[in-house]
Amino acid sequence: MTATTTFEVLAEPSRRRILDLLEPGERSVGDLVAALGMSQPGVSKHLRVLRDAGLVAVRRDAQRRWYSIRPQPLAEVDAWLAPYRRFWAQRLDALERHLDDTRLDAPAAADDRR
Amino acid sequence: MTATTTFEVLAEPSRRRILDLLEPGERSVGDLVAALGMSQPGVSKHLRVLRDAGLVAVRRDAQRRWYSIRPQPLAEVDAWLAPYRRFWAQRLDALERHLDDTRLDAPAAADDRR
DNA sequence: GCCTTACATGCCTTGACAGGCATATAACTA
DNA sequence: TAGTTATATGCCTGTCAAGGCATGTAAGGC
Repeated sequence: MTATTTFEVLAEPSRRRILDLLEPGERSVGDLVAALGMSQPGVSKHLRVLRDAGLVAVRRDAQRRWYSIRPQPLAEVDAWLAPYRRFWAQRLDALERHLDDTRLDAPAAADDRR
Repeated sequence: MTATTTFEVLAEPSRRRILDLLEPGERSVGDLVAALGMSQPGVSKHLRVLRDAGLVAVRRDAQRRWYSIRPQPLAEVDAWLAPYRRFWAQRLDALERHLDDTRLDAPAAADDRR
């Protein structure tokens, strides 16, 4: 109950990996454990932190729990970043084109990450 | 020398405040100390971390050192955020319009931040 | 009702980091 | 050269978080 900020939560590499794994869609805890190569309690604790920070949501299905992304805190990070964006926005580089891409299409079907 | 990632560096509130203070332009250490209400050694240590992470640059002028923003690591955070942006990009909300604004004009003349 | 599956929580240890104070360093001033 | 300003580093302490193991809990299967 340390009122953790989104940045503190994202500071942990394993937690960023979890988000990366959840980005394409829902995953069960067992799924994440297998993908992360970490102990199940370890993963559960990270999920707890992510939950408390509002970064993920849970859906129960029998014994299984399906985790998914809750984007709002990430949008806030995005907003914090906004004032700094002017530093690199003037250069029409690959990053900016990437931003354009992600803006135009939502589904992102053929998206292969991590 | 713990090979700190940008996210770990940003996890510290004081360091984010330092970046916020540097966003409009260069500042001396004394300036930052006054603005942050923290001990001078404390500020210097945070600046050290920010320097090592490539988030700020220093310019020497006599005894004074002027710190400024180095945007590249922040751009990388922006890039990491990109895949998640689809979660809120479909809603044409205020945030997205803000993104468009920062994209269209570089100077950011009539831009009132913080 | 009992065993198994799927997660969560508690306890413990270790490591890292923030912050304070004292002190070193570097440059300017008289 | 001695003193002052401006900043950096070292040392010490308290706090806190990550990760492992053991155990609790909830739902299904038999």
